[in-house]
Amino acid sequence: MIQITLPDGSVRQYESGVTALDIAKSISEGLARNVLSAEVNGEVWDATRAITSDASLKLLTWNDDEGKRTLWHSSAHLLAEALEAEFPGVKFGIGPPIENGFYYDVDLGSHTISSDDFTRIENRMKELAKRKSAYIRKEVTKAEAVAYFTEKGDEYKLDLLKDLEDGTITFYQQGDFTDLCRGPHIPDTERIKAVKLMNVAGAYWKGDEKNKQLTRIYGITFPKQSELDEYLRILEEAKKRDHRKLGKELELFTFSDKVGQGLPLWLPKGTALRERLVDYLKKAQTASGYVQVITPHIAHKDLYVCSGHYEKYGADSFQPIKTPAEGEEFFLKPMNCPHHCEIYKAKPHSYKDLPLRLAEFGTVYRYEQSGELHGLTRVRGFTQDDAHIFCRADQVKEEFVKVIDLVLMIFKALDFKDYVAQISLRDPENKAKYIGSDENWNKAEQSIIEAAEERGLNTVVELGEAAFYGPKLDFMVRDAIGRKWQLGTIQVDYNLPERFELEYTGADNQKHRPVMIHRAPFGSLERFVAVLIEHCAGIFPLWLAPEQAILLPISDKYNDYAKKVSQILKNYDIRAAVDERDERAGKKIRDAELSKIPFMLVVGEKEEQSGSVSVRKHGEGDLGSMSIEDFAGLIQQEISSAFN
RNA sequence: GCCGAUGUAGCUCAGUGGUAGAGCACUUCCUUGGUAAGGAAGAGGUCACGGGUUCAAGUCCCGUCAUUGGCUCCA
Repeated sequence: MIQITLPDGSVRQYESGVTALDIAKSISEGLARNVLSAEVNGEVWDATRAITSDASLKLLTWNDDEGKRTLWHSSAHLLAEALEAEFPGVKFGIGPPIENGFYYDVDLGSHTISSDDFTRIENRMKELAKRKSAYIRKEVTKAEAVAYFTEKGDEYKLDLLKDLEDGTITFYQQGDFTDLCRGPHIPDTERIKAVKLMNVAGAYWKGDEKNKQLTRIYGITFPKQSELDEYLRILEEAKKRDHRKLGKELELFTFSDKVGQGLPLWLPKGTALRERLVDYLKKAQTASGYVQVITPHIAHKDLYVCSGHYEKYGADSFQPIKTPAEGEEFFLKPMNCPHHCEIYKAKPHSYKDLPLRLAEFGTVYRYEQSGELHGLTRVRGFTQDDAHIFCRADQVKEEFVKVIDLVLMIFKALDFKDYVAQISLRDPENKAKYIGSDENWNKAEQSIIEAAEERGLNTVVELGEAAFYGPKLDFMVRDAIGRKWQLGTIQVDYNLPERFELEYTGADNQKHRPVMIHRAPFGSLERFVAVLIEHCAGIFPLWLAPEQAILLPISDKYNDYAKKVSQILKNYDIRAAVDERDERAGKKIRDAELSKIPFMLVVGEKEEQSGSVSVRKHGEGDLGSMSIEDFAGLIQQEISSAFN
């Protein structure tokens, strides 16, 4: 008999050789039907694999991320089985689960596949799934594995086998399909109830562009049809929220071929929105002890040679600007940090001056690869809400706490409720690749962890994800429909202070090197606005909306009254436009609703006589009439509630 | 940068070798209106750009540029 410890701490006795599925059955049939895989002593196993010694066990279902991954990994095998049936001779690369579903890289030889073939393949997958074929794990020797794939003629699997050690190789078989695979897999194909192939794309074998390009087929599966329906609904919703579409519809920004790709043009309404974000953050930063600076858009090559960026990125950047002087070169500013270092150096510093917090809404230019450009989220010219904090090592923690507070305040004002702080630390196995002393790194890493803890952040720690110049903390935010975005970032830097030989005089009258902290709560205004648009589906918080209200006169007889009201509202700092078009009220309301203007104020004879407005709220409808003062109060109240 | 798809009016799109279209937006006129589209007329195009095939090209072919789905990248 062996002892199995369940997550609740209870211990049960089973015969050696029992499987997770057997154990699930012994608890309840319903649980057994939902089990996809199992965590055995912390390692994910097939639910059908025999357990032969005492173990801790967690049954994994669709509600566990690892359970989902198991289903999707098995679905990739099911896709492969279907492809083999539809396209005999197809060769297979790799087929892993991903964040949403799975893919399989395949070589279809002379065949081409397009989304038109998807229905046929999906149907085949569903038909194969219904057969309830078990996923059977088989340990094989390397020689057997090589023999199998040599006979099958699958050079990609043979390539994979080269890197595997004998004794660790397993095959998985379901139905007629056998694959080289570490596993684990679900018990049988019948657990896959809903299948959807999403798209097809090219992908290089092993991600190397020198290798052959394979066809990557993306799909997703679910244990219930209703889950697939919900997933597709969210995808539709995401399309409706696409910031590129809304940016055009709401007249926020545009692009022009003549101006150049990746160079956004901010339209008046988008600019109004952006300026408001800037003002908001500027005020908050001033209150937190930042000072604003301004630096030019170009800088001498020597600056970037000193910072090291010239060596690293010079060849892949916008190329130098030449001057009439022989050999003189300037570069477009790709980041603000070196400039701020020079500002730091403009005068000597005492330990008493620190921290020095230099902030700049600095526009930078980076020559991103053309294929990377995407709406406002990836552009070639953008403005960072940048600041560099120069401080003593013993101040790092306190500064982190303050920046975290700043970021959290922004998240609150913009209604981002679901976020995780990702702390990226050194790879402890490979400390040599990082610059800076061991002591400083330890201190900084500890400071970040403590700061996050102090503010009660939900954190994940990633070892080896730190930049070579310092550890960092990034905020990963989930938007209103569950998608993840990386927004605010805080990074420690030991590199630039070294390269620029930054110093301060300590209490000991000795020269010391300050620590530099880069931080950008928005990241960049472009990217942040994009995420904000998608988060709120273009319905901005009232304080940010480019137009907060629009006056809708019933006929042109009341245009003058409408203009008068809009003036009065301006005195209350309320942004109100007037729709003076010769259109009926119904039409004006419809257009205002479509432009997502928060408040519509219908005015006609009644309102003019009583000095009131008839208020309609976007998405909610008629609120009845009220005095102009009451309406102003309503707006001010709604705005202040966003900040408390 | 690489592979695939796409590019027609300001916007959304139809047009598959034979005279360039629709809806919305815009302009003018009629209408003077009450909570999601009043009516009529008008204007608007080098069919991304450049080459080619053809009696004839928005349509077929090649190249370039841009957009886009991926890959790779992101100081």
